[in-house]
Amino acid sequence: MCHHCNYNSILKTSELSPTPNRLKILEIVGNNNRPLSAQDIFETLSRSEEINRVTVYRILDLLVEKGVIDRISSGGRSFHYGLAPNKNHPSHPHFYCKLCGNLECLNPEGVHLEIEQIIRTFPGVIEKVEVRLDGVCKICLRNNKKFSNH
Amino acid sequence: MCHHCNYNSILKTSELSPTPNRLKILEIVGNNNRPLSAQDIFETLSRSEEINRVTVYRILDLLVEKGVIDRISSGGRSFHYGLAPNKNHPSHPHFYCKLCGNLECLNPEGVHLEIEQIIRTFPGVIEKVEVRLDGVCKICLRNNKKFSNH
DNA sequence: AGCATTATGCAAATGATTTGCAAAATGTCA
DNA sequence: TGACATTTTGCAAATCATTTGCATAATGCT
Ligand SMILES: [Mn+2]
Ligand SMILES: [Mn+2]
Ligand SMILES: [Zn+2]
Ligand SMILES: [Zn+2]
Repeated sequence: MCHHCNYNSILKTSELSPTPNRLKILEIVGNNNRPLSAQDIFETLSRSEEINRVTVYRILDLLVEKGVIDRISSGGRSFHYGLAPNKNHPSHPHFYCKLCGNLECLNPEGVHLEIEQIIRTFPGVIEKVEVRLDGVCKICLRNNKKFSNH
Repeated sequence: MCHHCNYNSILKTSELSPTPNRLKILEIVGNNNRPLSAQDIFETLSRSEEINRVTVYRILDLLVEKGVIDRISSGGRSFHYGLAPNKNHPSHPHFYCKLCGNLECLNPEGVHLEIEQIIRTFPGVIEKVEVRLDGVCKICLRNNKKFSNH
């Protein structure tokens, strides 16, 4: 969720012309407090615009390619998308609820990750680090007594 | 890769009868040095046995459900499977190569992860933590000069 | 306006996984 | 052992997310 970003200028500095669709998709991704699936984004956008699902996929691919957004794997079958980390938005872990399928952003303070050693010694190129916790979210926990223990 | 595990008894203590197919699939997963996709496992098994792909999926689901193996998300579209962490096999991060699609196990020493705070404060149930590094592996790096910088 | 480039839509294809249902294998017990 | 229940497997088809091919529309540039 960002109130500081000028999405228009982000697109321009990323070599992407700020077309209405790109701008709207970037806004949807950026103004949300959790990473959204392509389907989520398509549905949200469809409420106000006429747009094809494939266009959404293509724009998401573009934004990922240019490093504007991150493709985040959930514990399920679909990818989710969130703003790529930058000075305003530090990289942070996510939580995936296996019951409702929602992915939520976690506070970066809550998890400490040290990867210096691996970065020094790894013989390939490391471009991205993903930390994901899986389990049952607060809401599903309330609705599903059987998961309260264990 | 495990030389200490008795897969047969692992199955039994997990309330699963040790059928030949279950045993073979668990051996393939357990004796491999990286997490395999269902397709990998199916192909490996098919070299010696006649088995249906769906049976592989179903056995993998069972083993995941019983906590014998972990379903690990790659940076791509398919899940991979590896032995669930236990006393002999500590939990560890993985590396996904976006070019060849391979997933490899990383040394648990190379990455330090502290999640006590999130575990204390998170209002749901945390069952699993996944750390994945994405990029280009050593081999693809060698074959693909254009990735050597950047 | 004329022409090249880019963005979008639509239908169909693909890849991974899941489901439904029936047959085969295995277990139980009289 | 034979009858019956339960479990495991196979096969075909369905589902879901994503991608591709190709045609049209929109935009940018001279
Ligand atoms: Mn996030
Ligand atoms: Mn591993
Ligand atoms: Zn939930
Ligand atoms: Zn590779």
